[in-house]
This record gives sequence, C-alpha cells and structure tokens, in this order.
Amino acid sequence: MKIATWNINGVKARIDNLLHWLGEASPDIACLQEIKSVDEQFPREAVEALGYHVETHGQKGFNGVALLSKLRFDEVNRGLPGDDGDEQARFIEGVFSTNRGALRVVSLYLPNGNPVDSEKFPYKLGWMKRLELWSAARLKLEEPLVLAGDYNVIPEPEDARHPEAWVGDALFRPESRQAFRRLKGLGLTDALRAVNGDDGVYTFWDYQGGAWQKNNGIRIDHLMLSPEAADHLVSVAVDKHTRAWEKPSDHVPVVLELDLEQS
DNA sequence: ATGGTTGCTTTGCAA
Repeated sequence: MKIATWNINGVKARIDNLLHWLGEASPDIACLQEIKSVDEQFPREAVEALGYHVETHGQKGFNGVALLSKLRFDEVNRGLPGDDGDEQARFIEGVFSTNRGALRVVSLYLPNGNPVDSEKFPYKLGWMKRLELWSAARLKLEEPLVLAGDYNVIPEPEDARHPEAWVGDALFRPESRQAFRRLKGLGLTDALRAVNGDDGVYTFWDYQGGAWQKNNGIRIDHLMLSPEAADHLVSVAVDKHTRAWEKPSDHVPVVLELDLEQS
C-alpha cells in the first residue's frame, strides 16, 4: 500500500504534472494540499479516469485539501474539530478497509503562521493544539493512522540547508517546533526521519533566489504514523525529480509504503 | 542588494 503526500500549489495550474505523477508513482492513496480550488472546480474526471476515487475539501482561491484513492472510501470527514469559527479548508480524513482492519488517512495543510507578529501565528499554534487533541483521541483507537501533509514546520536544524536563515520564521519558531514535538510525543512516528535519519533530505525549495539550483531546501512535508501503522513501515521515498519538471510545485511528493493490503 | 517567484482572490495577497 503506497500512501503519498504532495502540496501541489494549485490543482488547475498543476493538473498535467499531477496526472503524470499519478501515472508514474501510482500511489494507492494520494493526499494533496493547496488545491486552491472549490470542490466544483476540481478536475475530478481526469483523476477518476486513472482509477481514483476523489474526495475534496476545497475553498475559493487558497488552501484546500484532497484525498485521491484507488480504495473505496468507507467514510470521509472534513475539517479539524475544535473551532466552529474556523472557515479554512485544511483537513480531510478518509477511512479505508485493509487486511488489518480500518486504515485512517488524513491530508492536512497546517497554517504557515507568518508573519509571527500577526494573528496568523496564534492561529497556527491553536490549529496545532487542535491537531494534538484530535490525534490523541484517534490514537486511542489503536488503528493504523497516517497523518500526511504540509505541516509548515521545520522540525530540527538538520531539516534546513540554512537553518540560520529560518530563525524567527513561523516554520522554525520554538513554539512551532515544540508543538510538533508534542505531537510526536503522543506516539507518532515521523516516517521520513525514521527511514533517512538526519541526512538533509528536503521536500520544499522556494521559487525565489534559485533555491532549487542551490539545493536551499527545507523538510516540511511529513507523514506521521500511529504505532499500528509504523509496525507496517516498509519504505519512504521523496520524488525529488518532480521539482525539475516544467511548471513545478515548490513542494515535491513524499511516498510511503506500508505492508498493508486493501480488502 | 529592502530584491527575488508563483498562483489566485489579480494591479493585492498569501505563500
């Protein structure tokens, strides 16, 4: 079972890249972020033609997440609980049937949080607290759970080519990193870190300043696994080559393989 | 070096 996450930075601008990547990577479940589209305008027919079921949680202009799955959805839940006033589309959960029972997969787009002296930073930290509470409740189910997405958090200095340039940024502020550590402390495994160690693997390179050419990257796209999912961890790969494509997203896909089968 | 790039809500905003 291959489960991937990719911030595609606009599904309408990226549809050719998305279809090409789905064809070559063939994930069983793909978690997309920043579709920047309302549900009605998501190019679902083109994706369905490749054998995927499509569930979206979109909004006009920005944010928006989606789940694409070769498996039938048993259940879909939109929105992160804990704040009825939160209108931003950043969270969608799908439930699937496997040979080991229910598998839960979340596509999440955590708030960026910049600038830190605006209301955006407390919104980010509040969102992370809600994610922690939600995760703690889900972990009690003792099921395979994959929390995949753009966390907008650089967990450690090793996750940036130039960590000194990120000091003070919402992605690297102590409060953001602490909240990420609290999430891990619940018992979640950072899959890419577990497989690769601290060896400078990145998932995002800014469009500006020749960041890609200089490998000035950061690792902010993460797949967090419950113990029941981590027990089945086979491999994690970063599809770095997509960053060199025409009209690339500034993020690249991360692909997780679990020793689970659909049923 | 107060810049640089991309996508959408477009001549501003969010990333």
